[in-house]
Amino acid sequence: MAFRSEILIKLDKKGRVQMPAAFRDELPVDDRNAFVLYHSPNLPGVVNGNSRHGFDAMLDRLRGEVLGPKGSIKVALDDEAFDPAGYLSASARTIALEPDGRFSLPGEFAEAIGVADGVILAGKGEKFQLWNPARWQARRDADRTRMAAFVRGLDGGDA
Amino acid sequence: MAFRSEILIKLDKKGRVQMPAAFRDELPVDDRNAFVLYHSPNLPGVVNGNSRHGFDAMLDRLRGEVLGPKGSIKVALDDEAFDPAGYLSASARTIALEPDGRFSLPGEFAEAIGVADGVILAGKGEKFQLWNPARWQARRDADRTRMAAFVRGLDGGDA
DNA sequence: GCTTGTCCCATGATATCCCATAACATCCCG
DNA sequence: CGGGATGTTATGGGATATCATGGGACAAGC
Repeated sequence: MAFRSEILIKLDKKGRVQMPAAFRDELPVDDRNAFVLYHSPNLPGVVNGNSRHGFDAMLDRLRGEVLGPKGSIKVALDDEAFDPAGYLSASARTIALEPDGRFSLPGEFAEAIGVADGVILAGKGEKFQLWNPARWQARRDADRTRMAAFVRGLDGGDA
Repeated sequence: MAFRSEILIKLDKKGRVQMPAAFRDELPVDDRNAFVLYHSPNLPGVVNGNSRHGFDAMLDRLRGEVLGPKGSIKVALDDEAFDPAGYLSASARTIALEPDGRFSLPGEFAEAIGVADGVILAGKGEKFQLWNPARWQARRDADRTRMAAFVRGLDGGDA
């Protein structure tokens, strides 16, 4: 399971978005009629997506690495402490996929992205992202420079 | 079973609350006409909710992990010792869901939340919570900052 | 009798289902 | 290997179901 490629998808006047076939094929075969969207935890305007299983696995990893094995019951009871997994759960929504592979983008996400006529669906490997096309373009251009610098810096490591 | 998303639900003048479809779908298929509400054990003003099965499972885990394997029989007999699971049971109530998915919020919970016209239903993964909208907003804003700091701190772990 | 809590009906908004189509990709068969 | 047949993808739109909400009717309980 690895989401790749970037695709520009139009929104119709009902607010529906076509899940690219390339992404749909990456969803677990036994759970292809729903997935999860959630707000980026630290980058406003970006919405992340993943399969239900992928999202849950991330939360489990989060809970497991941060707290010890005995932490689970504490997190379940302690409502006062900050719980990263709980925070993400509240910012997430399970999205049903129509039989033809479309889904209706909830208003809260459409607003967060600042979407008008289209959205960029960008594969990020373990997850994918929804971007405002213009903002994605800008981010991509910036990252191109950073990537080149990063690659240039790599040989310095063993030199 | 994982409760996600946050939804603002209005209370009508009868004190009824609509269980969001997203949450209803997470209840066990064989037990969808009732669930459990219970006061937060350590955060005043917050009410937790779960399926009957989910709530019972939490109590079992509590008894099992906190007390030893011999804990169950001891708890059954020892009325003098403090019993966390028993404490939670007393603060909990089984709530019936009407056929159309609504339930009437008992006065004790409405008072605890400090509810007026609406309540926030927030998914926390294994459970969900009822909040006063204004207090939820404040908590959410604080958590957003904490989340960003948390993410920032992650790469520092192996650096 | 009057409150309290179910049950049922009504409604606007939204979401979902289903059918349709144009562009493109893939397949197959001679 | 060419070209028609078939399938899939992304899009559009009408019909229908569901959701969240409001309110009346009825039975039970103090």
